[in-house]
Amino acid sequence: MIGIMTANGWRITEQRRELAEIFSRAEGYLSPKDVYDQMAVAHPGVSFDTVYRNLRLLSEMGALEQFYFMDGGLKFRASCLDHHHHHLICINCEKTLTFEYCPMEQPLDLPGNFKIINHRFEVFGVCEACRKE
Amino acid sequence: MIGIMTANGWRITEQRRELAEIFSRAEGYLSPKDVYDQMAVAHPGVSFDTVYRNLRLLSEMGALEQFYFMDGGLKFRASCLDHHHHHLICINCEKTLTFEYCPMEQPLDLPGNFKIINHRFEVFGVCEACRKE
DNA sequence: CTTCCTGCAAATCGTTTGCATCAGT
DNA sequence: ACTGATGCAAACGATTTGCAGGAAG
Repeated sequence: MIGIMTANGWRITEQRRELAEIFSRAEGYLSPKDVYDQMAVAHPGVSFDTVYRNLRLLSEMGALEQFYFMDGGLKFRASCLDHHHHHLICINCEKTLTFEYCPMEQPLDLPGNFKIINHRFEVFGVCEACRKE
Repeated sequence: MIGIMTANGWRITEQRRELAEIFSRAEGYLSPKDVYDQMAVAHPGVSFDTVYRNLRLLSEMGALEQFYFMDGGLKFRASCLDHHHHHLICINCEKTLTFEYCPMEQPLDLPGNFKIINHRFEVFGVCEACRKE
């Protein structure tokens, strides 16, 4: 992630280094507030807008993936850049696992003569740890 | 949709009747503002909160499906209650078509011992009409 | 006639912006 | 030193809430 930042000519500030740390440590999705709270531990005095700004920049750059949770709003996760995959997401703790199967591998018979650009496929469930509670 | 409302013991007000009209007429997703604007035509004097309130209630009741567009925010659409299906969505005009193929029909080999609850699968593209522009 | 629904206004939440200061190169 | 990044405060848009009056049953 630091690599992506320098490659795009950004300065590596304390806060950005910390951001990268946080996302490499995270197992699942983080809300802006989660990120802010974690930032504040090692780096008290950060401001919300710095968090937001960098989340947005990193998303535009492709270093972060966004996902909107119906309850909880927009959250972020370090994106895996090296291969296409989909996610299995725990609806309780939001931990995510990747899997390789993609429904678009086979040609689908879709209606209406669209030019296909993109697709999303996510599976939601409760992970083993959360099932025990 | 009116049926769902009465079945849940809600009163059928002018505004709610109009809401049902709007969604049965719509081909794609509508933002709260879209709904408000269309309401205001036949029914000037509606307030935003009435729109929001009823959108939320109808969503909780399952009469509306929500979808968060990365640009444009949360939008709504009458949900098709009689069978499971997925959507093909035009990223330009947001017109949506349904299709019957579901990747979960076959058992998938997913990691991590999750209890599967739910899934989403959407295909995005540009519809024939929008391609011509 | 009672209860629920509406419309208004104000509150709240998440996010963005303008600007002076500070830090990275 | 120069330029871009930060922190602060204030602005902003979208959504929610409290409350009095009005309409549906």
